[in-house]
Amino acid sequence: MSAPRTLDRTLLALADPTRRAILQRLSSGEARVTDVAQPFKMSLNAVSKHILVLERAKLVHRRKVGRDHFLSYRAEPLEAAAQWIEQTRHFWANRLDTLGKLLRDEDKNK
Amino acid sequence: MSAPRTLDRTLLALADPTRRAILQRLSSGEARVTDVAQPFKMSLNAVSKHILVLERAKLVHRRKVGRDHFLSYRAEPLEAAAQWIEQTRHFWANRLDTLGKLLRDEDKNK
DNA sequence: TTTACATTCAACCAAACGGTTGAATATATT
DNA sequence: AATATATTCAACCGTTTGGTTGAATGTAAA
Repeated sequence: MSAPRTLDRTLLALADPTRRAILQRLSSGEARVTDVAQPFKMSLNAVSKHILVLERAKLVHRRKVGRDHFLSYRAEPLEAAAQWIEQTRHFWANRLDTLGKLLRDEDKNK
Repeated sequence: MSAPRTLDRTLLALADPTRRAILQRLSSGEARVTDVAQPFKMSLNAVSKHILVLERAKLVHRRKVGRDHFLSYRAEPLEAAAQWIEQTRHFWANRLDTLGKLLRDEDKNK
């Protein structure tokens, strides 16, 4: 199905506090690159690079209007990541349940 | 509470297919480093490094018995990551709901 | 005690990350 | 036409990543 690279990119993009803060910032609607960068101590260029990483992961969409680039949040990749994590969690929950059961059964047979 | 570094490390550790495969492998119980490395095409040393990353993220625990190191999966970091993602998803779901409502209200007032 | 095995450590490498500064490009404004 | 603004591109730098090979360490087995 989905190339694992997609999940790689999503998780990698989320594994940075600056980028998570950028996503947070976009909750109050679209914002231009400069506006997004404003609260951060780093240079505009640095923020621009972070935005590229978020774009590559499709967590952010860019709409160009003249010289302004309006950025907005896209939910799909986070949904997909959540799905993977939930799957894995349930998988493990079952695994651990089974192991627990096996251990209890072993105990009984002593 | 938890330093954001923890979440960073967890997501970073998960953002690699080899490391996700290692976690998968550990579902059938504890395994030694050599056993974990066996299915991969890369060198044992490379896998050893991946294990270090998983350990740093506390997704894997190491139990040394003589020359063997037994690795096992730890659920907590994935739980924490899942929690963060769920929070963020709900946050965004509400945000988008609100925006939708605002747009509908605007329409009515036309 | 020699030999085999399990694992890490150390050094190296190429590529990516996260940041900087300075120049280029494209669009607005005057 | 000149100037200011928004953004990226390009080059650079130090650190990290993901891999390699070879040596060192610690433990088990002959």
